[in-house]
Amino acid sequence: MVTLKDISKATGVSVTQVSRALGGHGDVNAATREKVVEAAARLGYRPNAIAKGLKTGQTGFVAMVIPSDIDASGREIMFDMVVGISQAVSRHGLKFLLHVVDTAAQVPAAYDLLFQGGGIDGFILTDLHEPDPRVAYLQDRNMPFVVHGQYPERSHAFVDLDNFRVGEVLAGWLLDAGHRRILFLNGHDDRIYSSTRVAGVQHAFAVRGLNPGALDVAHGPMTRARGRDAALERLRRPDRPTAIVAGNMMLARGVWDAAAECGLRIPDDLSVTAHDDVLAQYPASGFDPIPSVTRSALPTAWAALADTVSRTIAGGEPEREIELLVPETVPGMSVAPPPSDESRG
Amino acid sequence: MVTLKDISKATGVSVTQVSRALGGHGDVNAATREKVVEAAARLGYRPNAIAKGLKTGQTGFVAMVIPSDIDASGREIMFDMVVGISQAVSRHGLKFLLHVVDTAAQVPAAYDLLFQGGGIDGFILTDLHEPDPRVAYLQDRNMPFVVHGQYPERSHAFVDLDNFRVGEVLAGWLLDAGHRRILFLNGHDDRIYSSTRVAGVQHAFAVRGLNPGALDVAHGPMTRARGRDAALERLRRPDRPTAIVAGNMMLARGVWDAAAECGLRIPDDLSVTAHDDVLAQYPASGFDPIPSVTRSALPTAWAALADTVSRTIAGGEPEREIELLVPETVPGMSVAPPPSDESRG
DNA sequence: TATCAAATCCGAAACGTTTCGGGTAATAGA
DNA sequence: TCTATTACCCGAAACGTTTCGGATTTGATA
Repeated sequence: MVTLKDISKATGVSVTQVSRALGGHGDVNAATREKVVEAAARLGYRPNAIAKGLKTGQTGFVAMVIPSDIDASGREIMFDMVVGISQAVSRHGLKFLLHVVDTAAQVPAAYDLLFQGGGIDGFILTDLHEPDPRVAYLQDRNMPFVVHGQYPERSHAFVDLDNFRVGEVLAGWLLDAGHRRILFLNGHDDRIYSSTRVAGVQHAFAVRGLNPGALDVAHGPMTRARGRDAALERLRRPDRPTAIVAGNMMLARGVWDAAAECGLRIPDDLSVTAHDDVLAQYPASGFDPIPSVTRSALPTAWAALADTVSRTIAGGEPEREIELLVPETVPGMSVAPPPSDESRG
Repeated sequence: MVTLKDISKATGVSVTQVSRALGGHGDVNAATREKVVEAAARLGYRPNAIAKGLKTGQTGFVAMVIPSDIDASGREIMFDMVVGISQAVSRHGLKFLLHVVDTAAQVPAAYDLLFQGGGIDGFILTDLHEPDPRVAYLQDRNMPFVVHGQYPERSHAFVDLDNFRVGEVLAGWLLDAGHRRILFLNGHDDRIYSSTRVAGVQHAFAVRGLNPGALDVAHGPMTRARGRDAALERLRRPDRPTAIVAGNMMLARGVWDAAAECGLRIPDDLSVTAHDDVLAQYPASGFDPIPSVTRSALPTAWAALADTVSRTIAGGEPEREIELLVPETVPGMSVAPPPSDESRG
């Protein structure tokens, strides 16, 4: 292994100056710097990450701890997320560490293990629950972390989609077309994004002077099968909803399935809006008609997450490092006025 | 952060002895050790992983580099693999590092980046191709690594399923029942396990004095859809196979689909054997009739991988650290003699 | 009592880096 | 000529750990 000392010997420049030259600090003559850089390249020098870490207290590792007992709907996208975040983090010259524990209860202990050993610069958290002990735990111990999602207090660094706006837009389209009996196929009820979206939907009712009494929110896993089942159950009722908001494209696909089974045409008999995460697994193509969606690429969020974690580690103030992503609104052909016999109901 | 020096001050024992006492070395009085251990616990001492790493040259990090451009069938199980390996590695007190690069071509550069920085003790490789540049690359540079799968030379540490035996058993059952026209639904043709299984199947023919001329090997992704399509195409030929070997349970499911579509009963009209990886995603339940399988839990292989990497890092000789897992053979009800009108064909 | 071995201990160096606190030489200004 | 400033440089300390080599104490033996 070639060290600074080797370069020092080879060039006759002191270790101090070699370090400065390579580190890009001032205080070193241009000619000297060039000589050092050349020698480093020639000898194949690579800085020793451990030694640097010992001195600076930073290792360039960003960790994410996940429990292995997540449910199937979480698994589906978890791999894309892990891959996406890992890639984004790599692009910042940081290294991504995935630590898997058996159950969610073991997560905090894993934070201790990784952080106190001194090997980790910061953590990334996703899939916030309500309440979620992880945030307070990390804040109490002064460990740097960034969250995908947010706590209402916003006292931590985070990146999040504007879920309030998602709910507002998706419901707004339907309300403006005249729908009142609306079904909202949402995610798990203990997820913060779920309740935020509900708030957005309710706000859409409120600003139009409408009572959201006829809003039916169905919480659960965001899968095609659940979307179909939940939609089917409602569509078979006499006072069936005339419109459905689907939380993601898989739920939307389930809605299309259910409509087909009931013989309902979209949008003539049933209007649908949905949120599109732009994931390869959840393609927005192949729908007929083209759905009206809010769109925000999850990979964009992951990249933003990496930006934020990089800045936070570098010493940014956590409360300042926040980013709220605004979804695109992409009207399609899946919204129409409610069928006349229904709108009177 | 509490260090050895703090414990030294608190106990009046030298840093040297504190280190030895905690490290479990001899050369330290029982009473002293007890005093030190007590103080360490009381002060909440946690060894600094970076400092230890600087001195010992080991960090406890095991890395896996994967390209993000793997195909869909690979993705399906990749997450389970990553989780399984990460968990297994954690249990050995090692930490798992996942590094994602864009394309397979960038993998070796990532090895350099991670290893030369001095932060990584060893690598885990999976999904071996033929040829695979990674093995030679790592061997040339003397980086410790363990492979899930094996190169024929066996000059490296590895854990692998005995795929030869898998092919031998699955084909043997069918041959012994009298089948001759056999379709083997295999994995991608550039994967080493695929060719090893083919060799096993051919060996099953050979030991019975049979010519494997009527063996039809179909290579491709190991998905349900591909299993169905490939099986269907063959089953509709006049000289259709009377038996099928499925490389995993998803392919098997596709075969069941195809048989149903063709109106063929299993095992009366069509015999099937398969290999079961015992993955939650690829359940072996819900088949009628119960298939005859070779069975080897992939999670077991991942655990063995962690054992092996742990020993290799600790200084084991790579060539010695090998483990060939023997599959269980679990006969079911999916094999019968070929239908009489077919067996003459 | 002198000698030796075993048990126990400790100082100091080392791992490779960064950085603090000067130091020297050249130049500019008085 | 003297002083102040600038540009460049270097030694040494420090991060927290492990470990080499030797020192000290103890107890037994001659």
